[in-house]
Amino acid sequence: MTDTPRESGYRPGYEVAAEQVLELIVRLGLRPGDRMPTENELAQQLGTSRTVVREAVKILSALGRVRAQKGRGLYVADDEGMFGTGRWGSFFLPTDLDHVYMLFEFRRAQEMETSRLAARRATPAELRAVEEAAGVCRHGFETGREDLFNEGDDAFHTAIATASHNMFLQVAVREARRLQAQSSLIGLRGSVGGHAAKAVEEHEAIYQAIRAGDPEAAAQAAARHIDNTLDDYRREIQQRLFFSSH
Amino acid sequence: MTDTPRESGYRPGYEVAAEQVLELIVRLGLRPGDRMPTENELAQQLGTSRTVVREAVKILSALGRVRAQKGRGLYVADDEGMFGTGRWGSFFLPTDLDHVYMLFEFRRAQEMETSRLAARRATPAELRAVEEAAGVCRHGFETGREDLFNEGDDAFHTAIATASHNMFLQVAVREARRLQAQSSLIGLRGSVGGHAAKAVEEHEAIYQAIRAGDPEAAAQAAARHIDNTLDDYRREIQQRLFFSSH
DNA sequence: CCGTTCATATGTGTCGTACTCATCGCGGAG
DNA sequence: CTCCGCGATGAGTACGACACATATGAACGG
Repeated sequence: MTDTPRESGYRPGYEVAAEQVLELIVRLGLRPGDRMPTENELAQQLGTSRTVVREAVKILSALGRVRAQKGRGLYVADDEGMFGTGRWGSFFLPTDLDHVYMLFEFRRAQEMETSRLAARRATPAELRAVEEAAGVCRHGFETGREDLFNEGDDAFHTAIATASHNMFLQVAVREARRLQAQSSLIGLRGSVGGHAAKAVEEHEAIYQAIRAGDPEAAAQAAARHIDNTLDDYRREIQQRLFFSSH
Repeated sequence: MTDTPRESGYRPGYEVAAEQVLELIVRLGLRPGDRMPTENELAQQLGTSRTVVREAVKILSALGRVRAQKGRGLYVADDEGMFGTGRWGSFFLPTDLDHVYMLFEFRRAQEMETSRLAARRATPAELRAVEEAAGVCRHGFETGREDLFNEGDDAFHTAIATASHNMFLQVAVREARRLQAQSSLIGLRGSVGGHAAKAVEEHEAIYQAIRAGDPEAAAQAAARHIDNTLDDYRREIQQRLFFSSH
């Protein structure tokens, strides 16, 4: 009525081409990692130009369904692109502090459930991976090496996500962490400040609950971890009192 | 460690161009819905060809950050493209029963947190929307109209997600529901069978907890709702005893 | 005076061609 | 047998031209 710039009945060719390529993948029975027809072959088979095929491929690659390598060819992405969020989903730049807080809340949901499921499903090997990551994190804290701390922290949560045996939660955890890491671009970063000591202890608590096979305890421990991290973050922000420069 | 498929130090131009375009959007202070520079202008400003710019734009459009309209121009996408999951993310088809179960677990995480936050943040209008959706759902059940039931159910959970005031959780909820709806493609669907009656009651419990402003009660009610739904779903599957075809 | 129609300008969509550059595979030199 | 280089393959980049959708405003007829 007022302004409805949508629905003009028109669909760009690269859009249908993208769908056709996906259908083709299915029809050819291609498995993740398999090689796809070349751009020229696709153009010929779809009865269109290479330009359109390329734009379609870019879309699919952005969605994490296809991978293109210069000099080699196109490949079906091995990664699960269920959200269509390959390595590209990372472009949302949190512009607002609110976004960062929302991200914490989002992570809270994911971490609780992954920890909960990990407590029920973690294999001995996965449990060891969690323990090891926690160890790296603690070591990084004790030696004051922020890079090690962050690496361990990341590995810790990733290991738990893996142990949850749920690909959707895994993707969500990964995306959330990546987005959060990018918030550092606007000068905000959870450093190894005062919260690190607490974090190490909280990691231990989560690990113990998972090891003990206590789902609810694990979930609660994870929730506390996020909540405390957020609190520290809030405190740190207020101290900085920074001047935005946009 | 696990995924480092980019082992050549090489980065395609359209990839950096995509980043630059995003940075440009931020730098220009463009808001969602605003018009962007034309492809030619972008090419000139980024010092590259229109070809590269177009491919970059296709990526960003697939990610839901940019919208292109033939004959008009490029626009900053309205919002929530954070996961890059426009109408395009919907290409993952759950092939396994495991996927459906994982989806339930995933939803459990999202619904718990949205309900929890909704209990703390829902405005009167949002609360009314939740109540109304629950009413539609109940009415659909009582009159045996499956479509109404499903519509109400969807509106109910969407309304709660909205009331959570967290865009990430909103997107996650929406994606989860869409993926789950698609699982009906393989012949599985939570029908209005026996679980509907329980579902209506559980909706009521969630609503009351949110209305009462009790976060934890809301979260627990949501968890029970998902758990029960999953149980019923499992039971229904076993009854069907269908023959998988692969 | 007002609405309709048409010409024009703007800008995305599509096509073709030519070239670069990374990668792979093969064959010959050492 | 190993290593080097050469050619083949195929994605990445660039340019130019045109098709087609859309917006704007002027000309026209009522």
